[in-house]
Amino acid sequence: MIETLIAKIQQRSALSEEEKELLRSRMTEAVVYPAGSVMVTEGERIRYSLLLAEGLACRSKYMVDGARQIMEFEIAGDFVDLHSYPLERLDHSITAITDCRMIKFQHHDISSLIEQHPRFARILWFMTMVDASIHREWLVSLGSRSGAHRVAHLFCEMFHRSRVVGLTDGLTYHFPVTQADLGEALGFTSVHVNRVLRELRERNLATFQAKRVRIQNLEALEEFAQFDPGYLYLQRNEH
Amino acid sequence: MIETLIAKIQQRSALSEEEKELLRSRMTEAVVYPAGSVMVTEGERIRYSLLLAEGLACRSKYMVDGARQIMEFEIAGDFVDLHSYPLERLDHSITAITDCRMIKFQHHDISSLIEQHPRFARILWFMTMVDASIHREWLVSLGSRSGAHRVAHLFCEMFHRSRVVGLTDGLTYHFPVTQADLGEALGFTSVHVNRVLRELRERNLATFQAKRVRIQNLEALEEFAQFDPGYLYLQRNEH
DNA sequence: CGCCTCATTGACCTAGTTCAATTTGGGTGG
DNA sequence: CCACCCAAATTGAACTAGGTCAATGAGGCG
Repeated sequence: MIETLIAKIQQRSALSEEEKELLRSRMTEAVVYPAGSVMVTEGERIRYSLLLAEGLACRSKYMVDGARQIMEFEIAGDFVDLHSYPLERLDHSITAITDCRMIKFQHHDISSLIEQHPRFARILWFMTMVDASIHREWLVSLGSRSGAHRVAHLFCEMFHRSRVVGLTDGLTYHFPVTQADLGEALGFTSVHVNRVLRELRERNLATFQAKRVRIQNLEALEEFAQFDPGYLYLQRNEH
Repeated sequence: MIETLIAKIQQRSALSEEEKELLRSRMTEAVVYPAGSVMVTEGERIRYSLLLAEGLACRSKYMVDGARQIMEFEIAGDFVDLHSYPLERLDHSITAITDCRMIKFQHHDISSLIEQHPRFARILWFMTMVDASIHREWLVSLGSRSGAHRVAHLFCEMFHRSRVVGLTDGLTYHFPVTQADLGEALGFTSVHVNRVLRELRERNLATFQAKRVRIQNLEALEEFAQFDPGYLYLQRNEH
C-alpha cells in the first residue's frame, strides 16, 4: 500500500507528518488489475500514474512479430509509470504479471503536491531516475553478460529490491515469473533460461522453483554476477 | 551552445524571453574536454551538470575485465548528466569521444531556476526521461534485434537526434565513432560490426565511412530497422 | 480424471566470437 | 613531397554460446 512508498521515500529523505498526510490525501482508491492485463498501453495519453501496492508487473514493448521485450520488473512500492507525468504518453506498456493492486494518482494532484511542497519534485524525479539507472544496468547485462551471469544478476537485483520493501524471507523471495518471462527480459529463449537455471543450481548459487528464488550463497552469487547494488540507489543520500 | 538547448526545449514548450534569459544567466563558462577524457566518473559526488555544446560523448560503464558497455551517445544540445541533479552521484561515467565543449550548470543554480520558475522542473525532468526512453529502446535492440537491424536502428536514432539540432546534411551526418565503439554500444565485436556494415552497404540501406553515416534510403532503412521515432519524444506535446 | 501450461531434455543448427593476418588511410617528421 | 607509423578497417577460418525444433514430463486445477 501507500505506506510502502512512504517507507521507501523515507529511507532516503525524511518526510514531515504533514508531507506524509499530503501524499496519502492524493491517492485515490485502489484498483485491481487481473494477471495478464495491460495496465498502461504504449502510446496512450495518460492523466494519472499508478503505484503498485501488491503484485508483480513489468514494462515491455511488443514487436511486430508478436515477441516482447521486458525492460523492468515492478514490485510493491514501485511507482510504475510516474514518468508518464513529465512524458504525458508512454513509449512502452505496463502489464500485470500476477493480479496487481494499484493506487492511482491523478497528474493534476501530483502537480498540486509539487506546488505545495517543491521538494516533492526532486523526490519524485529521483524515483524515476532510479528506473533509468536500472535500465542502464540491464543494458550492461544484455550487452556484456552471458548466460548464467545475466540471470544471476537479475536474481541479485530482485533480491535487493524485494528486501527493502520487506518481501524477502531470509535469502528467499517470491518471484512469480515463468522461465519464458525471464527469457523475454534477458534476451534468451525459455529453453536457454532453463539450462542456465540448472547451471546456477549445480554451482550452488541459487535455485528457482515454484516461483521462488532461493539464494544459496549471497556473497558467491553477487561475486559471480559482478553485482554492485549501487545502481539501485538504496542508501540514503545526505541532502 | 546554449541556444541549441533552448531551441530543443522550445520545440516542445514555449519559453518566455525572461525564461530564456534566466537559463542563459545560469550557465557558466564553457570547458573543453579532450577526446578520450572522462568528464564524469562513475560514483563521484556531483555538484554541477554538463551541457554538451559541441562534440560527441557517451555514457558507459566499465567492467572488471576492462571491457565497457556504452549505454547512450550524446550530441550537441544534450544535457549529459542532468540526472546527477536528482541522483547526486552517477552510476556510470561520461566520456568524451571527440573533443567536447561543455557548459556547466551548478546544481544550486538549477535549484534556484526551478524555484523561480517551477515549470522548469517539469521541463528538465522531461529531458532526463527521454534518456530513460532511449535506454528502453536500446534494451529492445540488445535483447531482441539481431545484427544489421541493431546497427540500422542506431543509425536511425542518431539521424533523427542529429537532425533536430541541425547536424544533418540531407541524409548524411557526422558520427565520429570507430567500429569498435559501435560494438561496445551494441553488444557486438568490432569484427561483427564490420561485417554488418558491409551487409547494410550491400543492401543499399546505409554506409558508414570516414566517420560519416550516409543513409541511402531512409524509408527502407527505417522499415528494415523497425524504427519508430516516437520514443525520442521529438514532437511537441500539448501541455 | 483429464487438460493445459510450464519445465526439462536431446539433437542439430546458426549468429556471432575468436584469433590472426593483411590492408587502408590519415597524420607526421624530415 | 615522400617515407613511415599507427590506429582502424577488413577478411578468412575455426569455434561456441545460444537458438530451434521436437518430444516428454510434471504439477495444478476444474
